[in-house]
Amino acid sequence: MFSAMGNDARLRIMRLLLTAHPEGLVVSEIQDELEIPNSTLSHHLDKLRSEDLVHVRREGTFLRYTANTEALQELLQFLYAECCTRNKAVKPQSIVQICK
Amino acid sequence: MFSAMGNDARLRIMRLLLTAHPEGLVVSEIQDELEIPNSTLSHHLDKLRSEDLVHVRREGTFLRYTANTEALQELLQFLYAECCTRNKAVKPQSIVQICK
DNA sequence: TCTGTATTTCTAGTATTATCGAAATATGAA
DNA sequence: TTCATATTTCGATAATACTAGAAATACAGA
Repeated sequence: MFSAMGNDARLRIMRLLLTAHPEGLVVSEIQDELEIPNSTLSHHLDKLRSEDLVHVRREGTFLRYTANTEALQELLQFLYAECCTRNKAVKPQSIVQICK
Repeated sequence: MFSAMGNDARLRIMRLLLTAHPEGLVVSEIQDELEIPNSTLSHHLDKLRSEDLVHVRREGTFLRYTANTEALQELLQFLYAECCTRNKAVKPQSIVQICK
């Protein structure tokens, strides 16, 4: 997942999908917003899907992509556990207070 | 940073350094633990350093690497903000309760 | 200075990833 | 069925990244 998020185009896609959450966006909307050629975009979406970071469903001619929040939660939990719980390298407050 | 953490060898290095935090480890200790050839390891450490995910300091013949917790905190905050604060896609509790 | 150990740099081969135009496929509507 | 639109697949190229042996460099101690 880190690897999938580590590409600029894909990170932009994820952020865009989060902004549009929970409705998500269809491919052409993503394309208009990010100005990525369709074949390139399709490739990136495929990668995000194979890493389970997004969900897809068909709506007639369109394909609607949404962020998979469970996967993101997992990623966040992993990082949190590594840094805060398991190793106490980062203070939980520094993250938590942002949520208030 | 996601890209740097997205490589298996480098993620293992980061986890190891977090376990050894705040003392960190010298290169040969990392090498013994993870069994990565020295030149390959050096390359990965260089990448982690260029992404500011680790700190290095010389101790005589040895180089001691430590996890840069500020960078990790930044990464965590970014992800938290994207998922929980800015877009409310993930419930803060699902992360926070792990820290209790 | 010489020696041994730690680590990096050099070099190069291989593999993976990114990019995107063009063609193909999928769907719905007329 | 034909058309128009949405999206993917194909195919090819370029760019990056991974890996690691061998040589070079850095340092400390004798």
